[in-house]
Order: sequence, then structure tokens, then C-alpha cells
Amino acid sequence: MGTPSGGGARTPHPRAGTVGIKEVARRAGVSPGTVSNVLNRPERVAPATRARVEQAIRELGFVRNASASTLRAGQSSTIGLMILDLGNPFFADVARGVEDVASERGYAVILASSGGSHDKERRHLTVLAEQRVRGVLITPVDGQDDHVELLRRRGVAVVLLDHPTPRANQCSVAVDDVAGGELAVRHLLEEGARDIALVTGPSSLRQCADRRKGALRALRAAGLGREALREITVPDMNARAGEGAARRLLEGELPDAVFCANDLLALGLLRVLLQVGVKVPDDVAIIGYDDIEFTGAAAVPLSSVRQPTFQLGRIATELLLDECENSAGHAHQQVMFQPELVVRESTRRLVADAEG
Amino acid sequence: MGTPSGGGARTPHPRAGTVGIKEVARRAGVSPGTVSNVLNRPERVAPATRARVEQAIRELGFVRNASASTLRAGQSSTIGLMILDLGNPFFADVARGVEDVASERGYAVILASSGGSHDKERRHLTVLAEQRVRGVLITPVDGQDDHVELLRRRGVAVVLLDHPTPRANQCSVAVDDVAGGELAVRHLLEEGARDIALVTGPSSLRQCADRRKGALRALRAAGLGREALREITVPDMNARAGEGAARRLLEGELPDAVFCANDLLALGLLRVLLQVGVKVPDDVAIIGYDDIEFTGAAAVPLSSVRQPTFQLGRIATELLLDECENSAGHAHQQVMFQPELVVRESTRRLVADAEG
DNA sequence: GCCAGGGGTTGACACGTTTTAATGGCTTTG
DNA sequence: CAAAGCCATTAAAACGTGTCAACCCCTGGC
Repeated sequence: MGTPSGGGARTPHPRAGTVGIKEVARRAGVSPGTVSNVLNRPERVAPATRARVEQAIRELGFVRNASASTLRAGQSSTIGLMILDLGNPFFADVARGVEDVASERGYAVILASSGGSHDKERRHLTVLAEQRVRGVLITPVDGQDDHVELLRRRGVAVVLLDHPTPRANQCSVAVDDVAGGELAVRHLLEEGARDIALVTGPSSLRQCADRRKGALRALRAAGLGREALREITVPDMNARAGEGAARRLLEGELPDAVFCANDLLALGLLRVLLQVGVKVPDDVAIIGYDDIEFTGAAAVPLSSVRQPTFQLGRIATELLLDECENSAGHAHQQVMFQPELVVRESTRRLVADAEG
Repeated sequence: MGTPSGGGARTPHPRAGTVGIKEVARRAGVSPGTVSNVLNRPERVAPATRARVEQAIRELGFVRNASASTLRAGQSSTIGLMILDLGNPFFADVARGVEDVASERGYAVILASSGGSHDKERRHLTVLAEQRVRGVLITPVDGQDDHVELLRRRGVAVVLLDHPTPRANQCSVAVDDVAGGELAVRHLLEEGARDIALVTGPSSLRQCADRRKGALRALRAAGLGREALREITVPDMNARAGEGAARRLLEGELPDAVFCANDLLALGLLRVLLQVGVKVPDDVAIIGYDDIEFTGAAAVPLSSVRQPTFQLGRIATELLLDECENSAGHAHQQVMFQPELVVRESTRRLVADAEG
């Protein structure tokens, strides 16, 4: 049709001429109110008029202006997703679950990544508040939920993501990281390890703190004290940090086994150890956490602790939307999934040593 | 397991009482216009008044309503990010780059994932249009840019992400996939492979089509025809699909080498081959694509073709925001990065075979 | 033939912000 | 001293949609 085929890349008219509800109304020969009704309560408008309006909408290429709707309605159809790190497949998977459910139900997702910075978290939450998001899914940087509390006070629904809470006044979805840490270390102990190292991120991260707590609990159950656990703390939770941890381990005598708070750490650690000729699991056993897709294909397939990642995102979003749309009858829930131990090569046959 | 142990916490007042600009104005003893000035052009307001207003803002916990701003201004400070698949670390990394730049410059990112579905893409783009996003970064599902054209006509800035375009009227940022495919296969040939298999996704995906084209080009340069290339097409681009491809390969005689259009495919393939006792690279060499973080730590470290993923996201976003904010002086650019071959164990020492 | 009733449609206002032209107070200049 | 100019501030008008009360027309009952 009217395609001015070719032409320069300039926009001739700064005014792009937005078609609004009233232009549609004029074309269909009805009032703006009727158009609005067609959009929001089609059943209230006579079939014939509705058809006329719908045709006008198609012809003009009308697209409803969400800003105006939101302004008028006082609430948007957007939710915020605030995670720690997109680079971590764990969170990428969670995000997939979130996006899935949100888009099924007609919500848009605003993505924000704190990168573990308390300050960035605050800035991002401000943006989300400005956008008047209907709700927020958040993996908080630390335990002090002041930011979160602020949001709730403003009437924004909040679901804590991968972060359990004792408080009954909000929803949370999490996986039991203490149990997970315990699973991992108990497994190492059962396989015969005695001298275990823990490679973990900053203890301000709840995930790290909890997994460590679980690890200690397993030791205690085996009659060992916390001195049995060598702790190596790294600043980040990625493969590079894992490599750093490996180098630090190599400076002294190697432990029997290493529990990494995260598969990325474990993969980095594994890479370096193999490089310098350390045998895994013969010299050192390694277990990770998250069971991301790649652990099974690692140089030495990694044992890990599996979490229902995708489900985590889905359930959290469903809870959030329920709270948003049905806030009257909504009962807050604290959902806690149980993690699952996945044993692969990287921790097998320590037993031989123990029995030998 | 879900423990619905939550107590019932109701919201007593449905009206959360939004504080607006005029409430702030009343408290500070000025007019709404002045408050707006404090927010948008602080230099125009007398220091004393400004201080009063700022205090009122703090005391009332005022947060600007982006919907109203957007409505009034006719343009938002949001951009849309439309990718193929969050589950692919390649895109997750791109998204990181995007989020990075966007948040630096005060923009919010709306995330949408098409999952390769043309229909989902359309639906998501509609939502983005409703949100009146300032611009869109998109990895289109296929070449026919009808959806994209529609957006542009509506005045939305668009940058094609990981998708080159010959047209001079829009920006694009991509990596030369033909060159990448050629790099990969030339490498395989140089290492002595003669019977090569290509494992790739649907040819409607530009990435797949281009990498295949590059592969054929490398063969031709070596004096070989397209019959030298066995092609296995899989429906998805993930590890599971790679496993399926491996099983199909195992039905017949194994090739010397396999070029996978994607590291995920390669990892899945590798896993199955190793499981059934095939030696890599001795029996079969494997090369992937993307060089995601995990390939180096794979059972057999995977050769791959590296792309500047994070940079891709950053540059694309910078171009987009430039086009948004400076549309007058904006010159459209078609940025094309060159990929880089990364050789690891999975393709080494085929030479021995060739020489032997 | 009049009134009640109801479905379909309308018009006007409100949502919270930005912007523009106008206002008022003050200082400077001739 | 009057006129002119400047600065800080204000009042009012938009932006596009949703809602609500009012309205119109038509049907059916008495």
C-alpha cells in the first residue's frame, strides 16, 4: 500500500501521530467510552457495534496505551523481577519460569539484576516503584528486608524468591539450603572424606550462609567439629572465582573433598585442579550446588545438589499474581522445596581410600 | 514440598493512598509545578525552595509516577529486550550486557522471550508496543521482518540483535556467523577430518542457516562438495536435542568430526558419545559454537567459536539509546563482529589419524 | 396510551505529571 | 522616579484511558 519504498533513514515528521481511542471512536461512529468498553468489557456492547469498533481498531492499527490505562486504573500489568546474577544459569532458569507464567497471564516482566550490590538493589527497586509494578519477585541481597518492607508498605505485592522467611505476612518460595548443604557434606563423609574444604561466597549471601550451616550440621552429626572444615571464601560466585579458590587450595596440602557453594565455582575449581594433574575424585572429590545443565557434561561429571529451578520461578510468579489479582482471599504461603542429591563421578569411590 | 503454613495477613485498607506531586506541593507550601521543576530542572528553582521541596519528598516518601510522566511526555524510559531463549547462556550473557547499559542510563528493561515461536514473538511485541517502550532490541525469529517493520512505523527505535541486516535504515549488531561456520569447518578439515557431520537447528533460524553456509563454503574451498557434509537437523538448540542427535549418529557409521551449531548441542552430543564409549577426539572430533563459559570445563574440553556476547548486548543497547535520545543526529550502523576460533581437546590430534 | 424497565450508548471527569504562558516581586538602568 | 528586565513561581491545559451516572430508545404490561 502506501509504502514510500526506499527513502532516507530520517523521520520526516517528528509527530508520529499516535492513534488513540477517540480516533477509533470517530472512525467507528461511536463514542470513546464504547471503544473502551469493547476493549475491557466486550460483553456489554452490542455485537454489531463491537464488530464495527474492532474493524476500526484493525484498520487504524490502534494499540492501547498502557501508561494511560495504568494511570487511570492505578495499577499496572507489569511485575518486577529482581535477581542476583543473570550470568548464573540458576537464575536464568528461574527467570525463564517467571517469564513463562507472566506472559501466559498477560503480564510484562521488568528485569533487574542487583549483582549482589545493596545499592544497585535499592536503585532498581526505586525504578520498579516508579513504574508502579503490580508486584515484585526478589532475591534480596541480604537478610535485612528494609527495601522489601518499603515496597510492601507502598502496596506492592512482594514474593521472596529463593529466600525463605519466617514471617507469615508475606509469600516466599525457596529451597532448603541448609538441608542441601547437609546432603552434600553428609555424602562426602559417607564416601570417606575426612578433611573437607568449603568454597563459598560472602556469608552475607543467605544461600552461602545456609549451605555452610548445613555443612557444619552434617559434620556435627558425624561427631566432628567445625575445625574439620577448611573454609575458603571467594568474592564472587562464578567460575573465575572457583579458579582462584583452586589456586589457594594448591598452596597447601589438598583436602580429601571440596564442597562448592555453587556449580560455577566447582567447574572453575575442577578445571584448574585437572590442569595441574590432580585426580578427581581420586585425589580430591568435588561436589557442587544447583545442578545446572552443564555439570553432567563436565570433565569429571560433577556431583551436585539439584534444585527445582524452573518450578521455583513458576510457583513464585503464580503466588505473586494470585496476591495481586485476588488480594482479598490471598493467603500468604511460605513454600519450601527440598533439594535432591545427584551423585556423579566427581565424588565416587572415595570409599576405596577409606577402606584401604 | 509446599508447606502452606502461612497465616492470613489481610490488607486493612484497600486504598494505599498514593502520594502525588500535589501532596508534596501542599506540604512544601509551593505549587505542583514547582515540585515538577525540582524533579526535572532543579537549576531553575531557588535553593531554599528546592530544599523545602526535597525535604517534603523525603518525608512523604514520594515516588514519581512513571505512567503519568510517560503519558504526558509521550515517551517512556523503558526498552524491550526480545530474545530467543533465556535458557541459552549466550542470550543470558547478552541480556546481562543490555541490562548493564540500560540501568547505567536510567532505563528499565522489559524482558521477553520468544522461544523461537513466531506467534509468541508477535504477542510479546504487542505488549511492548502497549507499554510504549522507547526502543526494542530484538533477535527476530526469522528473516521476514514484518513485525519489526510494524514497530518502526510506529516510531519505536529498533536494533536487531545478533541479526545482521543489509538495509541501511536500521541498526544491527551481529557476529559474522558465516565466517564462524567457515572457521569451524576449515579447522576440522585442517585437522584431517574428511567425513563431517553438521548438527543444526531449523534452517529458519538465521544463525543456523548462516553457520551452515559457512561450513559449506569451507568445504568448497577445500575442493569438496556439499555431499561431504552429513546434516542432522534437530528441533531445538539445547543439550537434550544434542543427545538426540548423538543417538541418530550412532545408528550409522560415525563421522570423523561433528560441527554443532551451538555449544549446548555439542555438550549433549558429547555426553552421549562418551557414555557409549566413543573416544573424543580420537574417534570423533567435536566443535561447538558460542564458547559459553562451560565448554572449557567439559568432559573433553570443547573447541568452539567464540563470540563477544556481553559486548554484543552492550553495543546494541548503546546504539539503541543513541537512536532514542539523539534521533536527529543518529546514523544507523550495521555492526558486525568477527568470531574467533578457540581450539581445545575435542578437536586436537585428528592429525595423527590423517598422517597415520 | 402511559409507565416501568432494561440494554446500549454517551459525555464528562479523574488519574498524576509536564509544560507553557502569565504573574508578581525585585533589581537595574536611563 | 519611571520603565524595563529578570528571576522564581504559579495556574491551567494537556496526555489517553476507564468509569459512572445519565440518557435514549425500545419493549412489554396494565
